[in-house]
Amino acid sequence: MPSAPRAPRLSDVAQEAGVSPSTVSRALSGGGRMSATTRMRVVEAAERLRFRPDALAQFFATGRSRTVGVMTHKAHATFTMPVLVGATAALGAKEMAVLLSDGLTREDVERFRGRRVDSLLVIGDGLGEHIRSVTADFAVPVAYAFGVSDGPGDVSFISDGVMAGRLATQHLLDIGRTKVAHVTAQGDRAADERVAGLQGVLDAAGLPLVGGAPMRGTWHRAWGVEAGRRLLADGVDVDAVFCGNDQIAGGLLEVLRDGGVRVPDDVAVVGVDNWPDTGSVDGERRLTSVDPLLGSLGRAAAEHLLSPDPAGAAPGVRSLPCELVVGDSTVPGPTSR
Amino acid sequence: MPSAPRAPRLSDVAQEAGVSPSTVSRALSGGGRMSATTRMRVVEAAERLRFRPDALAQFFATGRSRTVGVMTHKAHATFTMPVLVGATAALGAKEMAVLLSDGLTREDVERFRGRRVDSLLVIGDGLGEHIRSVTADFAVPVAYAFGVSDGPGDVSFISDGVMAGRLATQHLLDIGRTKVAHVTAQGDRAADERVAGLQGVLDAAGLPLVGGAPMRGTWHRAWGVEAGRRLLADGVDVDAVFCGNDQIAGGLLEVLRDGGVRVPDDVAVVGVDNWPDTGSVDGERRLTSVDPLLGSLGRAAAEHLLSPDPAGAAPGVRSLPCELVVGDSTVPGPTSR
DNA sequence: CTGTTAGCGCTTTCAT
DNA sequence: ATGAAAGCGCTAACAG
Repeated sequence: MPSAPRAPRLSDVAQEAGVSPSTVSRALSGGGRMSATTRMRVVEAAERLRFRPDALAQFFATGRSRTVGVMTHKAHATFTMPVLVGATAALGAKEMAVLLSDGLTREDVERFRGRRVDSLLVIGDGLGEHIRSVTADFAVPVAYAFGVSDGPGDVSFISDGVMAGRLATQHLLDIGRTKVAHVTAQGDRAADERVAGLQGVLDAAGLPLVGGAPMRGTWHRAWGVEAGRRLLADGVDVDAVFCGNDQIAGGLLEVLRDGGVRVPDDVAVVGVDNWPDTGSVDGERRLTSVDPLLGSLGRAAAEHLLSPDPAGAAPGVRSLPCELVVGDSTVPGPTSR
Repeated sequence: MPSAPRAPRLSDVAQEAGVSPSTVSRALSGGGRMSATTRMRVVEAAERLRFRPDALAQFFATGRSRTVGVMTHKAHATFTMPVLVGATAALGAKEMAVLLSDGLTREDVERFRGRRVDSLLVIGDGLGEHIRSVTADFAVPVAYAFGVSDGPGDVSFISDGVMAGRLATQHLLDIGRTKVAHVTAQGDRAADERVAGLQGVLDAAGLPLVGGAPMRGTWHRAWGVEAGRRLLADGVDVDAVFCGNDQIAGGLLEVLRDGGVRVPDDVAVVGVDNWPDTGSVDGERRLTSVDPLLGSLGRAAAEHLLSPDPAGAAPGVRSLPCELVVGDSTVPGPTSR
């Protein structure tokens, strides 16, 4: 029977190439200066032997684990998943593993430490609350995503809410609307940012916001319903409503439609979130919505952590771009596919 | 200034406890037989020093990486995410890291090998196609989730489609419906399973399926629309429709409603997927739907891989339970919250 | 520019 | 039941 085909080691390559192990290490690590011919000889020998360095030995020798600890507030939450998956995918592409902890007790911290994670990514819940900074608990770089850390020196990645407001509003103006109302939540950072974006565009266009101020309520569908009723009851003259999120938009649309308002002919509606609406019970076609590109938050945070000097980067909040997805609630389209 | 507080090592604990390093190793690994007093002395010394073994050294010494390679077909796909997150969370809870690869080229295989992953989890796309078995490419245990491997010796975890059909149908009968139609896709394993569950329940109740057979089309909303139109046009006498998924249900509901049919009073509708319907444009309340509990697939597969002898487990398909979530499309509820 | 020499911290035979 | 000692495979001073 054939002898056990032991995986080739560095020393095997060294022998094959007729050099010392350390030379092989250098040659393959791309590191220190060395003669091109030697390097080539080593590389060829390595390929001939199909050599793959033992990552475990490498980690041990260098003290780096190529693993990042990821801490979520609620990993299974609908909006958290894209962020987590985005980060995991970006890290995986760079041969970085993810160690997930849902919550961050002292024990979790110890686990991360024990595994010698190279860095830590904290994923918030996307709500208005600040994320409690845990940077001080770790010796490794920490990044925050889908929420803003309350630590002044931290770097956080969130979706650009002002841009969301701008995109939505500009789209409404682009399709010729001039009487825009805004229905959103109150006391929420995300809501306020969207309002700011909205105002900026309206101001630049010299247009007033219908009602003079946003209609503030909650993030729930029920508020959209309520707001819609008020709009109808008061006979408010609008040709477009920008809703703070898709749920509000959904409730509003239901009421408008039941009230005989044609969408988008009479009133155009745009939301924020662009969540796949497969669960829609009685859908129109598709809602026009601003996609916060949640996956990109995880990806960007991961890439930040992988950058040469994450800890040295300028602290602060990084607002990442979002994207308008046009649907039938603003532009009459072909029958839904 | 205080001397660098080097992390305590095994040898430090040994010294503190007055024993040899190997004794400490045994004591903490729970392994071989040894005097209870010695073990206790070691454990106490370890706690006193707040000793955490260096995972990297452990991995190196044992050759196990406590990392599982996860391969997805399309990680960012809506339905894949819950599976991936479920697996990642379950693994993280057991201090197992995840190395994600979206796709599985030869290079990816090499990467997994290089990192000495302890096992591999392949996540399908939930569609009918079999997953190509890669078990033979690895020396480590492999599990499949959200799809069925085409390798006869493999173990795959999927959501129980027959149960989905049973739950949905039984619920319809439970609320007093007797004239049930079924609108679903064709040429699809998942669809066929749901049909089987449906038939079982109807047969047991001595009830016929309206139309004699399921109405087969695609998984898309448009098919739900089309099927609804046919139902109305033909004046089919039904008081309940079980739809193969929520998209079909959504399209069907739209048509029924526009056609003056009251839901659920005249016709009750149930779907499958239970995807959060935040994006719903003109929602009723909430669709009654069978939740396939996708997260549990990832979790179960992960736990399988962590079990003592995954490779020794009986091969085959593990159908995991799903869950009925009652909404307003079958049971009139309070106004949507 | 390349080779020699120590480790990295834990596990694990093998003696005692 | 415990200790001594030999690695695990790679990296990184340090010499030459």
